[in-house]
Amino acid sequence: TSTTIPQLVSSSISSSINVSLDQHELWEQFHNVGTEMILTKTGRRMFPGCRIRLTGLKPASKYCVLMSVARDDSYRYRFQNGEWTAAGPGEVEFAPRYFVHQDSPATGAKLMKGLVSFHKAKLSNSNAAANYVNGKLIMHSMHKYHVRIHIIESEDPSNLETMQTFPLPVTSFITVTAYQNTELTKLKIANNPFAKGFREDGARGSKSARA
Amino acid sequence: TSTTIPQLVSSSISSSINVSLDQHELWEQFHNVGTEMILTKTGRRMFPGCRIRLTGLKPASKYCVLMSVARDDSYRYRFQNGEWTAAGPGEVEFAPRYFVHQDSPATGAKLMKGLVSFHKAKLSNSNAAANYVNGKLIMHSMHKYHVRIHIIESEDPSNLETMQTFPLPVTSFITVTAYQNTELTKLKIANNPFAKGFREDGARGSKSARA
DNA sequence: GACCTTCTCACCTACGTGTTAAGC
DNA sequence: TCGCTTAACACGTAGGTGAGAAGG
Repeated sequence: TSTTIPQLVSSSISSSINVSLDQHELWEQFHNVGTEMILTKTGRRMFPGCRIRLTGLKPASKYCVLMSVARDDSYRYRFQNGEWTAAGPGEVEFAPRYFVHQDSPATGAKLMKGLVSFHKAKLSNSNAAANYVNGKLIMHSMHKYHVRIHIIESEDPSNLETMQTFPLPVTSFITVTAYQNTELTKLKIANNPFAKGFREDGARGSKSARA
Repeated sequence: TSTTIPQLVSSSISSSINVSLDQHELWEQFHNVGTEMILTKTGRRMFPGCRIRLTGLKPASKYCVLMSVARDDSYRYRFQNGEWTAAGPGEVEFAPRYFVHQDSPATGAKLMKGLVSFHKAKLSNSNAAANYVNGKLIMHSMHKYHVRIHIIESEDPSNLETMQTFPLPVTSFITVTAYQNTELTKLKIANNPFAKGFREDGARGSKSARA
């Protein structure tokens, strides 16, 4: 149906890799309130989780898909009078770590077929060997980060030459060891199934609501 | 300490691949009673589970490790008067299916480092698309099977040219949809942690036993 | 005291067990 | 009736939640 419309997009652009974040609307709800993510020694999952949809891969090529976190800025933050404000210089950044998606390497065809979920990734504030857990991302508390996705056209995830990096700005969050903003906490409880025990109303699929 | 003993084993034999079944003693207990495994539409795990130790791989080579089931014979079985007996000809065999271990492909060094567990494999009697579950092995009920392990020296599990097959005779079992032999059921309950709720005594790590 | 971190807890999700009753 | 299969169930394992108290 578009044959009468001149194609202004070059073929090289139409075949470029694209990464889109699933549940974008939910992420925006958190972003509008000010997303916080908890750090623990053994590692805590993110909520919302990072699930992405990939397009523009070569179907027959093999790829590794990685996730990492990057600092938004160099400040330390503080929650005061109901809002987050920059409060002095931040800590020196840790060396970058990558969470390699468990399906890597996989063909472009397989990766584009459905969503690629990073729900197994965990955020931690401890680098100690005693707290070792595979796939943890080490971060400083009270600092601002965002998620980045990396695509490597290779079977070897350490082959960084072909790496393309896609930042996901809407995932921007401040790391905490306990939630600061009560509005943020309400959003977590309302949407995370594992926090259903803290809901006061019977909505969202509880047994009493179904009966 | 063996320098005075002539080596009769050629280097080619000493480098051959070897597969040994973990928990061999437990498997023998079941074998002595007559192992049964339950089939369901969505798939049921095996107990005991198949965990193997690999030796003789080339440390730097990449391998795929697969599991399958094969028929012991062509009979249909029946449990009557407290024992299993062959009762007529069996069904036509299904086309062979392979459960590809989730770590495949992996280097020989990594595979030989620890145990390789196939606990995620599931046994099913339904091939229907509605009951699709990844990695199911489809079988006929009331027939006798045993587990086989396959080693492929390739990054591609469908590359069957280099496949070596290792049958595990002690895993021999009859497929059922409900357990027939009460002695067998007792062994399952006594040893499978997920069946702890059916134990009558407080042994084997229950909370009351620890306290 | 103010701020941040850690640990334990009740309460969930998710799913692996044999049992039991019903179905064919 | 008999033999076998299916689905619902209570009861485990395993682990993801924020709350709240305790610690630094």
